Amino acid sequence: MPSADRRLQPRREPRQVRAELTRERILTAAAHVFAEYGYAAGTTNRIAERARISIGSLYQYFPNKDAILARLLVEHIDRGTWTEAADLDLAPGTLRETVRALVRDAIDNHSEDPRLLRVMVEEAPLSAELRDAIGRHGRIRTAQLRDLLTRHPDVRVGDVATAADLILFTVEMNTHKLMADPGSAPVETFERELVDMVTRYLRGD
Amino acid sequence: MPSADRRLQPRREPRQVRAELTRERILTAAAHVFAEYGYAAGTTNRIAERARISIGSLYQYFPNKDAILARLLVEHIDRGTWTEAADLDLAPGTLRETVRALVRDAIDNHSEDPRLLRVMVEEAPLSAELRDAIGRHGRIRTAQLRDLLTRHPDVRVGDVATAADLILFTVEMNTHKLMADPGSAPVETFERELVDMVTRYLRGD
DNA sequence: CACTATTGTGAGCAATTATTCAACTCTTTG
DNA sequence: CAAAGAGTTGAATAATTGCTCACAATAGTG
Repeated sequence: MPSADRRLQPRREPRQVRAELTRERILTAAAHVFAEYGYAAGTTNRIAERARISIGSLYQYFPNKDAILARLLVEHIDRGTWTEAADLDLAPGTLRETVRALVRDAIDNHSEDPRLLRVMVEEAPLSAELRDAIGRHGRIRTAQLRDLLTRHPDVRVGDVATAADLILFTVEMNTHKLMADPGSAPVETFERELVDMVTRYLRGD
Repeated sequence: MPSADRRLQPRREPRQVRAELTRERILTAAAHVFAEYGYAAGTTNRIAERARISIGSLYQYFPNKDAILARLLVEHIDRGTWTEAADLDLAPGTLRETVRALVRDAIDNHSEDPRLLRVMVEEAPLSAELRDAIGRHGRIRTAQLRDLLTRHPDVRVGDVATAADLILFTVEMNTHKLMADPGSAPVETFERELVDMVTRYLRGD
C-alpha cells in the first residue's frame, strides 16, 4: 500500500511561478550545501541562506529537513540516472564491450556531483517508503544484469545471482572512489582495469 | 613533523587502577554506542550513561567527543586488524589460494563489529594527524600487494599499481557490504565468487 | 482600485548537545 | 590517621539547530 509518508509531504503546493521558483532554489541550494557540509552539518538555515530566502519560506515547501534530501534522492532516481544500464548486447564475442558500457554508464552517472550522491547514499535518513523505492530500483538493476548473464553465451560463473550483485556493487563503489579520490589512477587506466577484472571474471577460466 | 594534535590529547593521565578502568569502560561503551547510534546521535551523555560513569569523568580522559572515536580508530589500526595480509605465497599455481587468504583476512577483520567500523570509516571527523595515519597504513598495504603482484609468476595485469588499489578496495568494500546486508548471498558463495573474480583478473586471459 | 489568496519574512521558541566546574569521595603517602 | 593528590559527580552553561508563527509583501481578480 503506497500510503505516502506524511512526514515527507510538503505543506503547501506552489500555485504561482515565483513559488515554484523558490522551491527550486531551495533544492538547488540544498544539493550544494549537503554536498559541501554533509547531512548533519548541512543545516536548514544554511540552505535558506544559500538559497537567499528566509528560513520560513523553506518550511513552506518542506515539512522538515529530511524531506529535502528525500526529494533530491527521488528526483535523482526518477531522472533515470542510476539505472539506464539496459540495451546490452547478447552476441558472442561482445562481452568486453558490454561490460565497458556498464562501467562507462556508472562513471557518467556519478560525474555529476559525487559528494552529494555520497551523502544521499550514506547519510540520508531513509524513510520506509524511500528505502523501498531504492531497494526496488536496485532489484530491477540486478535482475536485468542477472538476466543478461544467464543469456550471454560467453558468461561462465558459478553463481549468477551473486555475480550480478557483486559486479554492480563493485563497479558502483569503485566509481565512487574514483570520483572522490583525486590522488589515484587516471580515468582511462581505472576503466581499463575495472573492465578487465569484470570481463575476465565472467569469461571464467 | 608529528606535532600531536592538542585537540585529541587527554587532559588527565590515569595513575590509579580505577582510573584506567574508567578509561576502558568509556571506550567500550563508546564502541557500542557509536555502532548502535552512529557518530552524530552517539552523544557523550549516552556514552557516559552506558559506561555507568558521570559525564564529568568522561571529560577527564577525553577532551572532546572526536577524541574518543579517534582513539578507537587508532587502537583498531594498532591492533593490526585491518592489515595482516602479509605472509603471502609466491610459488606458481598458488594464486587462487593467495587471493583466498586475502579475502578471508578481510572477512575476519570485519566480523568483529562491522557497524562500528562503518562509523569509523564513514562518519569519523578525521584530524589531519589521523588522516595521515590511515593514509600511511593504506599505502603500506597497497605497496605490499603491489610487490606481491610484481613478483608472482602467475600474475598478468596491465597496470600493477592500479590493480593493487582496485583489488584491496574491492575486497574491502564487498566485505563491508556482506557484513551489513543480511539479505544477500551466504558467506561461502560470496567468498568463492569474490575469489574467482580477483583470481581470474590477475591471471589475465 | 480594493479585496483576497498566495508567498515571503526572520526573530525567537524548544529541544538537544558538548562541555565546564565547584564540590564531593576514595587512595595513597608520610 | 591526616593531609595531599587522584578520581568522580551531575547540575549548570553556552552554543547549535530544527522549526513555528505573527506579520509583511506581492500577485491575482472583479
